Amino acid sequence: MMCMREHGGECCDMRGLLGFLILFILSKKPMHGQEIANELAKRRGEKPSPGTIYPALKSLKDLGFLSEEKEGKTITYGLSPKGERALEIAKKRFTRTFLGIIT
Amino acid sequence: MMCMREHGGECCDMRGLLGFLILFILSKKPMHGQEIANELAKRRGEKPSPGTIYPALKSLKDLGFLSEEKEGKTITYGLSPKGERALEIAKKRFTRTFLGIIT
DNA sequence: TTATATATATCGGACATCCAATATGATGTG
DNA sequence: CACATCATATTGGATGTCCGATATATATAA
Repeated sequence: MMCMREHGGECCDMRGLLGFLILFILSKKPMHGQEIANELAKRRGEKPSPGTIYPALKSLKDLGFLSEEKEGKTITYGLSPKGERALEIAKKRFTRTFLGIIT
Repeated sequence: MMCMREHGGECCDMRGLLGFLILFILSKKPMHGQEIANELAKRRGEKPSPGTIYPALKSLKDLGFLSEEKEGKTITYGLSPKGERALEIAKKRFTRTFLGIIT
C-alpha cells in the first residue's frame, strides 16, 4: 500500500530513514536514547517506541557509527569518525534525491 | 538491519518515500511511467524496476492522487487536485522532519 | 526494604516496500 | 502476417522496518 497513510491526505512516513535521522541528530549534539526519541518526536510528530529506538541504536553501534559513554543508567551516544563519514555520504545522497522538495 | 546498506559507508535508501517522490516529480511536469522511472534514476542513482514503478503508480491512482491521459500505449500521469493537496501536506511533514539536513 | 520511575534492551511478528520474473497490449517494420 | 520493441501491468516473495509487550538495570522516595 506504499507509504500512503491515514485518511488519504498524507504520505511520506519517513520509513527507512530512521537511522539516517538519528545520525543527523547526534551530529548536532551527543544525546542518550530518550533525548533522541524526544527529538524524533518533535520532528516526526510521534515518539518512537523503545522497540524502535534501541534496536536502531544497536544497529548503528554494530556498524561502528557511534561512540558511547555510560553514566549510571544512561548512555550518551555520539558519532564516531566512521559515523561522521557515513553521515556525510548519506547527506549527499539525500540531498540529490530530494533536491527541490524543501523550498 | 535498518536502512544501512553496502560497505558500511551509506545509509538512507529512501525506502518508503517512493510515492512521495513520484507525486513531487509529477507536480513539476506530467509524465508517463518510463519518464518517471528515468527521473527517479537521476535522483536515486538506480532506475526502479517495472515491478516497482507501476504498482506505485497504481497505489497513487487508487488513492485518487493522479489524473491520467491515455494515448496509444503510453499513459501520461499528472496530479489530481486531491494529489496536489496530498503533496502539500506531505511536503510540510517532510520539511519539518528533515529540517536542517539539506543545507 | 518496598515501591516507583526512568533508561535501556530484546524478541516476535505485523506490515510495507520493492524487485525479479513474467504477462499483456500497442506500435512499428520486414 | 511474423517479429521485434516498447509501455504497461501483475504477482510472488525476499527483505526490511518498526511496534507492542516484556524484561532488566539503575536511581529515587517513602
